Amino acid sequence: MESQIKDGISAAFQALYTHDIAADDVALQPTRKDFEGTYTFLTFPFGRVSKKGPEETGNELGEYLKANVSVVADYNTVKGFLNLVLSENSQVDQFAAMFNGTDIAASPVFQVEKKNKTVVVEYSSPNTNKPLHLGHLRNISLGNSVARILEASGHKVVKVQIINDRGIHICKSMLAWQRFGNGETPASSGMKGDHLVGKYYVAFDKAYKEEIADLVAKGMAKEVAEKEAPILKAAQEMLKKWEAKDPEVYSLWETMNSWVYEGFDATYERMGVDFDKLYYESDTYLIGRDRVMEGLEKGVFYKKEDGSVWADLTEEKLDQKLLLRKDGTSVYMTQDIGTALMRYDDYPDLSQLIYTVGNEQEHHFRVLFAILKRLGYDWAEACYHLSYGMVDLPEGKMKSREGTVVDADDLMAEMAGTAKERTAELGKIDGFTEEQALKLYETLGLGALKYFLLKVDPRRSMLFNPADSIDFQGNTGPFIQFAFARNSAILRKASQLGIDITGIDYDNVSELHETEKDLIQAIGQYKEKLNLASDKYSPAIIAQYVYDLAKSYNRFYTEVKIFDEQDLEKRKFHIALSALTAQTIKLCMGLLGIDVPERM
RNA sequence: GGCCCCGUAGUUCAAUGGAUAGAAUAGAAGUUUCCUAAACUUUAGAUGCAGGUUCGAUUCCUGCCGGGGCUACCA
Repeated sequence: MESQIKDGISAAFQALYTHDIAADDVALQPTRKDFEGTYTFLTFPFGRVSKKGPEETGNELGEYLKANVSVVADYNTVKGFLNLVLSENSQVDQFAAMFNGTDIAASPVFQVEKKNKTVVVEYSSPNTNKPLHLGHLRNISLGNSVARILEASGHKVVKVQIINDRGIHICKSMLAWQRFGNGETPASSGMKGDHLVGKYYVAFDKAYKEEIADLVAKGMAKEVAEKEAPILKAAQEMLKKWEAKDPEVYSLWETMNSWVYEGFDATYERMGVDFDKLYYESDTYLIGRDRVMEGLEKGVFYKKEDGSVWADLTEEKLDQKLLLRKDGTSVYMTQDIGTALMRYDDYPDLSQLIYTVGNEQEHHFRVLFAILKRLGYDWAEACYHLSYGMVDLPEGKMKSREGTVVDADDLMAEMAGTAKERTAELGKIDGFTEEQALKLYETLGLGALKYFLLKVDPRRSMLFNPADSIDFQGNTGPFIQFAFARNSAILRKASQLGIDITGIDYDNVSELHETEKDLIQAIGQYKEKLNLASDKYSPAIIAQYVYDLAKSYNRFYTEVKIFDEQDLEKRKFHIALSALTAQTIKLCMGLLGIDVPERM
């Protein structure tokens, strides 16, 4: 349909002005709601070609299209905007092409080309010393959604995370557990493993602060005390033992990490996300070190007098970056070099490596990509930092030290709890089994949460107001889920009445209501708007789209009153339109990683 | 200081350089014999400031003002 119009415009330029413009280069945009038409073509840029004013050019083109392109029923020109009105038949035809009664994803309209290269998407990537928080939830929702979108676009996708399982922060938790833990385990305490370990991380910090205060009271300068506190020294000592693989320390490290992983797994499962491969920093930091040494031999890096190794990136305006300390140990950057190289070894056909990491690390990734390029890896160009803004709270920033973090597990439980309250108030779960009801609360609570996090442009900082997020009205996940549930109800009803929507006689579907046209148009623009064929990945755009669709649907639902219709063909058509809407909603929500309930 | 990102209704978010800057929410007024009212309809309300580029600027450029981030031999 669209291509017919583009071809027509191309031909019109040739016929009217003997001007060549390729059909692919013709830019059409959806007509704004306040004007009549489906597609709009801008004539402003072509005054030079037509040697006429924009409005007259529009009229001439419109006249040509009306006469020569069958789907164009009429046109109107407002200034330089040529609005094309499509014939009603063509809209029904468009609908028939999209609707095959069963699965929209299988419809030829929505097919995308399979690509045979691999895209690696990294997300989540937590530290193993404390549980996940709200910031991780934004990261996880975003990364997982991007992975789903890329997969739907035909890419082979590998979801990975790098687990920051080594370093002084882990030793702090371990040390505190040794001193204050009395052998407490997740089983003995009933605590989730990651929360238990997080508790000892906090305990360390408390003890550390007390020691500093003591030392200061004894007359030591604060800066000195911060470095000399015995418990910190002990943690540093422990890190050395860990690096030397001291059996006792190493075994404690393995045990406590396993607790944390169990906890993380439970959180991931509740979030509905998973990973294809895990990378551990305890593996990658050594590889990074080796590769840096190779780079040093090749003269890509240089050594300072004290023995430390650096990359000189002044040419790239990124200054100098330390890669190995004078004692030969790795820094964060060294590990990330190792991780990147491991991934390339694991997936030599990778076409893109996406890092879902907060925007406070933009500088870090700029440096990392520059170093990879220096090392001679072409695929450094294929690395992409999917950067996102911080999640702020109404009271201000989240700070773990001040106890203002919103815990991921607590938040998910709270969302499901609110869904339960609201649902009970409305008496919506009559006839549900206990199990079905629990599943619904979970679907709604998590849908609300994920949608809230995804609808904002990733690069922006966003404000998370728990009260608003739990609002189940307006531009929210539950609103969209509700639109889906209503569609499903219509299909159930149709099925009860024995209406078979696969056999629609489209020729007998005459006049379309405005809201029906809106819906058909909205669904028809799906592919274009979501850009599945290109490599753009924006959950925010999908969220906006599916919300618009749900809204159109609800209006349709209210105005059309499907089952009042006497005409059977028209009734079938309406039901089919509902089915198509439902499938499109499900598909979009699937791209966001959000489940939709059949009933609610 | 230098570099990066962001400033849009009271609030939370939109807007490939295009039409009268869209939604949602809070406010005001309505809609239920009906297939799911967690819905729908109507109404009021915004581009930080000053220049520039052009047919046209929320968008691109410059300066200023305001907010955030980065600028570790922490991870």
